[in-house]
Amino acid sequence: MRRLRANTRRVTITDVGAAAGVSPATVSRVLNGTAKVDAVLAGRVQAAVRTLGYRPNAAAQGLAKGRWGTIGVLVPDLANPYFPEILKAVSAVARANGHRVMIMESEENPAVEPELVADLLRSCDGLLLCSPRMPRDQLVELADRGHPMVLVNRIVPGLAVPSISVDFSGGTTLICGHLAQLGHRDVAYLSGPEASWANAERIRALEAAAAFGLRLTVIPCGGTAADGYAAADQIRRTPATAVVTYNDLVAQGALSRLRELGVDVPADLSVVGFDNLSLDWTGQATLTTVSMPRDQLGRQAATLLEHLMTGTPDTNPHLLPADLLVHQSTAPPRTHPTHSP
Amino acid sequence: MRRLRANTRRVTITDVGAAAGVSPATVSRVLNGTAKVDAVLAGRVQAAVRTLGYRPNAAAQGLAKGRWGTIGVLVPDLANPYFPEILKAVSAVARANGHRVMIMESEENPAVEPELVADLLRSCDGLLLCSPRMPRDQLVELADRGHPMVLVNRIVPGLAVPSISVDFSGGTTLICGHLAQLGHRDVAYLSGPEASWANAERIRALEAAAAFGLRLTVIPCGGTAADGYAAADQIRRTPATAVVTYNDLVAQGALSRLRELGVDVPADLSVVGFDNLSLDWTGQATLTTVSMPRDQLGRQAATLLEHLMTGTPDTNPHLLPADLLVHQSTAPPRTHPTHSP
DNA sequence: AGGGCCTGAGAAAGCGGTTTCATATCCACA
DNA sequence: TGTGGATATGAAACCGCTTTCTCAGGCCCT
Repeated sequence: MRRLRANTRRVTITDVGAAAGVSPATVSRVLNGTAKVDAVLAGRVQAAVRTLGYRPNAAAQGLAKGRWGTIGVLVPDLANPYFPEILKAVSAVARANGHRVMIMESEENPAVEPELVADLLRSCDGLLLCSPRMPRDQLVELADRGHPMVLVNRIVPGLAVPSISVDFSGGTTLICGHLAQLGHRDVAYLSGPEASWANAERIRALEAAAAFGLRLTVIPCGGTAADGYAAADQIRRTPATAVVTYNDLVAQGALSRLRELGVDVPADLSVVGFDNLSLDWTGQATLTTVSMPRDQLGRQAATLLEHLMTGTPDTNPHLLPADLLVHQSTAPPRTHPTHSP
Repeated sequence: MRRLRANTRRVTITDVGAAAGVSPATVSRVLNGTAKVDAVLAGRVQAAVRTLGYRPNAAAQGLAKGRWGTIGVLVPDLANPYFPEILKAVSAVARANGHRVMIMESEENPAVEPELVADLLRSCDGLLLCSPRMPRDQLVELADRGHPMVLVNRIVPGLAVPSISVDFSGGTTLICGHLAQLGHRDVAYLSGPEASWANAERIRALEAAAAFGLRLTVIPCGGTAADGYAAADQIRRTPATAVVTYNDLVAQGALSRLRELGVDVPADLSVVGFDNLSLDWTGQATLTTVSMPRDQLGRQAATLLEHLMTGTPDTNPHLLPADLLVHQSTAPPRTHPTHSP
């Protein structure tokens, strides 16, 4: 069985210089292309780098340059399938720009966000705040510190910070139109995390749908399948013939419970999800939901940040479109709403 | 509209020292608790830190201490729902130990892994290699460099590197037992990524199931739903009455295609997934699959790494159990296998 | 009361890079 | 042929923090 080699001292730029017969300064110049270096010397340096397997120490580099080569990403919940696609896109863009990415999650606890952000800032050049839950004031204060940051899925009016989001309100309005057209008049909404801007946007649009003749009941719920399962009982205590959920997770949880309760979806009750989390790809009994280009969201967000860090800020709020996917979980209400079969 | 404040110089430890009327050394001692400091001075330091909003520069700290306070995680594919749960657990453990976490993905390309690892090592104290695809030799070479690293979902015999994995082989054997008991004799396997150790383990167990009287056909496929969709057509060209898939994603993709082909699952064909990715929580038409405690996997992996970094290596390979979840996608084969209804 | 010891705080030397600054070299031109 | 200027390279300062080293002061003991 192989033994781990005892920690041999790391190869430093001085070692490379010595091996190539040049000063460390020259090695640095060759590696960074910051100044013209004699081709012969450069060749020797390259060779030395290769044979020694030299890799610049990121900390030393960061300290000297005043840049870390790292961007930080804050998300509320890594387990929420909404984020991985975004992270993937961000990661790709960052790498293409020579940046590493550091990720932290707040576990849906708005109170820890400032601490996490502060911690990220200790080692990142720029921040991507995904669906930040912290109050507006804290966000403003943060932005005032002058660190490059981009807001994802949160628009703060009057804040000159690059922002990009999905048009949640528009997507919700599509849902309302769909339900109204089917003949629904009373809808319930299983509300997401309290501090979620996306949730607020959905509620705003749902309330505005009074214009379509939709009466709304908001049921506090949460963002997970467990939350949906727990909150489902309350739906039947409302006059709702359709229920809109914060996201597909909640919808799936609610559906589980509704089945247990013997509720026929969509005959007895229409259920609408959000986010198109593709929890079911079998194509049958699929949830009517709202989809959005999450990879684009991630890609554009990261690009905004990269631009910001190189001094080309773009503080126009970007809004990505949301599409309604009508599937099998929505149908017209029973003519005389009967809540039990 | 608020203006971003121009980059004010960062607060350094010297500023804090000046404000508190002590030397930077003392500030450092107070903050790190490395030596006893007069209570009065310590109080002044704490106060100065608070009023100035001082945060130590991670790069400088890393350089001075020779540690970065960061662990790196390499995954093949961030979009695969298998990993977020692991990342979540890892992230929690790391944070509890005062570490940040840096994540990179290889996009299922084994060739870029060494480069990514090298890049991670420039700024991480330890590495968590999740399902690394690189060849054994490269892994050995890497381990020989002596950097703290833990292997997740890959066991390399004879390599003294802490490893933790799911008992894929055992899980697969459970599947085989289940299928054999149902009366199946011919099974097809939609094979995962070429370089995947987990895939190799599954195949190993499937082949060993000849002992149960199972005849195997391996169909090259991949790890995504799209791969499953594309490969599904080939299933019918085999005598298989049951198909085992690399994971639930592949299974879902295959199911989609099978439905299009008019194949009745499970009456015409049994389908088994893997990983319990919970793609469908509605409880109906659910996939028979194999589940494993992914949060534990992540937690234990991170713990192994933390131990390793503090000098308590544990190189016994850890194997987490896999459970068979029998749902609705498996059934006895038709007595006279008829592939069309 | 004086000397050795212990203790706590400051000065200074790194950590490993980058970048400024100074200098030696070389070329061009008068 | 001598001098001015451009240029490639090395020396050294610096980034911000930790840690060793040094030393001043206080204590105990004889």
